Amino acid sequence: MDPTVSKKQACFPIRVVMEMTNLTARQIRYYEEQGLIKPARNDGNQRMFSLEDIERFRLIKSYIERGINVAGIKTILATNVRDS
Amino acid sequence: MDPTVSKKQACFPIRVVMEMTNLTARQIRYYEEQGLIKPARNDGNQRMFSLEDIERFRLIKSYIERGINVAGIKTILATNVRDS
DNA sequence: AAACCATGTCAGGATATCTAACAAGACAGT
DNA sequence: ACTGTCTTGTTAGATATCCTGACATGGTTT
Repeated sequence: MDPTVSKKQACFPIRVVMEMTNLTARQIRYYEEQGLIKPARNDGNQRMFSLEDIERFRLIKSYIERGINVAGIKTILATNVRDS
Repeated sequence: MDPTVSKKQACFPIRVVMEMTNLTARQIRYYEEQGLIKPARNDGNQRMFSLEDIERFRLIKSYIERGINVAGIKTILATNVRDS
C-alpha cells in the first residue's frame, strides 16, 4: 500500500540528482559522456535517473575524491558491476 | 549505503506523479487548490512531491472512484491524518 | 433554467534541461 | 617551459516542462 520506488525506476530529474549527490549538472553529464553511466531519457529527451543511478554516482564521487580518474573508475565499475 | 527516498522527501516533479498516480496535472493542481494536499515547491516555484504526497493522491483517487466528492474527501482526510 | 462541481483546454510567461562550444586550471610528458 | 590531456565551469540558443488564470463543458443539484 505504501508507495515505494524500485531501484531501477527512472523517476528523478537531474536537479534532484544534483541535490542528492552533490554533483554538478556538468559532472553528471560528463560522466555519462565518458560512459560511466547511462541514464534513461523521457519522451522529451530529458535525463531521468533511478536510485541505482544515484548509488552509482555516489560510488563515482567517492572514487573521484580518492583521486581516481574517469578511466580508472570506468575500469573498476566495468569489472564490478553485473549489468542485468 | 543503498540510496533510499524518505517518505517526506519532496523529489518528484508533477510529470512523474502523473505517471505514478494516473491523475492529470489538472486534477493534481485542483486537489491542491481545494486544500486536499499541500505539496512543497522548489526555488523556481515548481511543485515537488514526496512519496507521502503520492500515497495521498492514491487515496484521493480511490475515493473519487467510489463517487465521493472533494468536500467529502477533505473531511475524511482531515479526520484521518495525523499531520506531524 | 441556473448554479455548482470536476475536469479539459488554451495562452502567455517563467523555469528547467538539452547540446555544443569555448575557457581554464591541474597535471603529465617531453 | 611548452604542449597536450583531463575535468569542470560557463555561456548561448533551442526545446521541454511547469506555472497561473481564464474560459469551456458535461453532469448534478436546486
